[in-house]
Amino acid sequence: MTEHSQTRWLDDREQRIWRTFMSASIELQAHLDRQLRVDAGMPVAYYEILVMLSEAPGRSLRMSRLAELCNSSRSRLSHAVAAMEKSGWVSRCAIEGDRRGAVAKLTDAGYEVLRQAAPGHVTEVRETLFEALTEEQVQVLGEIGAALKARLKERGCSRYGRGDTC
Amino acid sequence: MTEHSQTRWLDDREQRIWRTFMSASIELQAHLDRQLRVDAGMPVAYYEILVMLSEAPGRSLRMSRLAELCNSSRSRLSHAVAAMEKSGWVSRCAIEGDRRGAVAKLTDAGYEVLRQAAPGHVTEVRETLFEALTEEQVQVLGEIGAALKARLKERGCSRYGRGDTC
DNA sequence: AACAAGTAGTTGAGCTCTCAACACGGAAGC
DNA sequence: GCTTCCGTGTTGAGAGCTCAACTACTTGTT
Repeated sequence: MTEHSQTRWLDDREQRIWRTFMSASIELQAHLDRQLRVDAGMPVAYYEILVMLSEAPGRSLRMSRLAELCNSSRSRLSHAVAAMEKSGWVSRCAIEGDRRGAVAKLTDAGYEVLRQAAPGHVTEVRETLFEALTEEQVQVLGEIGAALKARLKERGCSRYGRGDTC
Repeated sequence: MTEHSQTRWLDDREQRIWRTFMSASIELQAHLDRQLRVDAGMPVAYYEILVMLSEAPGRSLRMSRLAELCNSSRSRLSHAVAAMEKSGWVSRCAIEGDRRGAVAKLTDAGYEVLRQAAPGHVTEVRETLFEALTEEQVQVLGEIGAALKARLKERGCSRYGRGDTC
C-alpha cells in the first residue's frame, strides 16, 4: 500500500516496530495457549477465568464482573462457563437481591485442575517473557501496557466498541 | 495460586506487569479486528494476508512462504485462502518446478478491497498505538518485540511447537 | 401505577482456528 | 530402481469466538 490520500502512513521504522510487536505478542499468546492445551487440556482463556475465580472471595464472582476481569464479552464468558460447568470445574447459581444475576463459583475439582496447571503456565511465562527481557525493558513494558489500555479505554467504545460489553 | 512447590511464582509487580501487558495487547488486537470487520468485512488475519501478497513481486507468494510471513499455520492459511478465493480476492494456481507447490495471487478485486481497507486500519494503528506512546517507549517496544521473538524462536519448537509449522 | 430505558445473562448461527490425518511429490540413501 | 523420509498443501471435525437477537429483571420518569 502506498500513498494516495491524506492518510498518514507508517514509515519503515514504525512499520517494522509495529509488525514485530504484533507478531511477538501473537506468537507469545499462541505459545502459552498451546502449553495449556497440551498440559492442562484447556485454552488460556479458560485458565484466566479459573484464576480470577480462585482469587475472589468465596471463589465466586458475578458473571458480569468476571467478564470485566477477563477482558471478555458477556457472551464469550457465558459460553466458556457453560463448557467448564460441563467439565465440573465451575458451577452457576442465582444471586440474591437481583434476580437477573448469576454467580459462577469455582468447584473443588476446578481448583484442583487449576492447581495442577499453574506451575507449568507460570514457568512458561517466566521463561518466555521475563527471562527474555532486561529489567529496564520489563519496567517499560508495564508502562506501555498501561498507556495502551488507557488509550483504548478513552477512545475505544466510541466507534468500535464491543457490541456486548460497551 | 500460592506457593506449594519449587515453582518460582511471579511477584506482585511481575504479575501486574504481565496482566497489564497481556490484556492491553489482547484488547488492541480485538479493537483492530473489530475495526476491520466493520469497515472492510474481513478479520485482521485476512488483512495481513492481503498485505503480504500486495507487497510481494507479482502480488503472489507460495503458500508456505505466505504462512511464514503471516505467522500462520499452513492449515489456517489454507482455510483462509479458500475463503478469500470464494470472495474473489485471491486466486490459487500451481507452481512450476514443484508439483506439490501452490501460489496464492492477489486479484485486482482483492487489491481494490485492500486499498479501501488500508487507510482506516493504519489510522487506527497510529491513533491507538503510536500516539499513545512516547518516542522512547516506541523504541523500547521494538526491542522488546525482537527479544520476545528471538526467545520464542530459540526455545519454541522444542516442547510446544506448532504441530504444523515446526 | 405504568411505561420506557437500561442492565444481566443466555442462546443459536455462522465464522475462524486448531489439531490430526491424509495425499502426493521431492530428496537422499543404498 | 527402490525405499524411506521429508516437505507441501488440503481436508474434516470439533472447539471457541463474535454478533445479533432475545428473555427477564431493574431503574428511572412521569
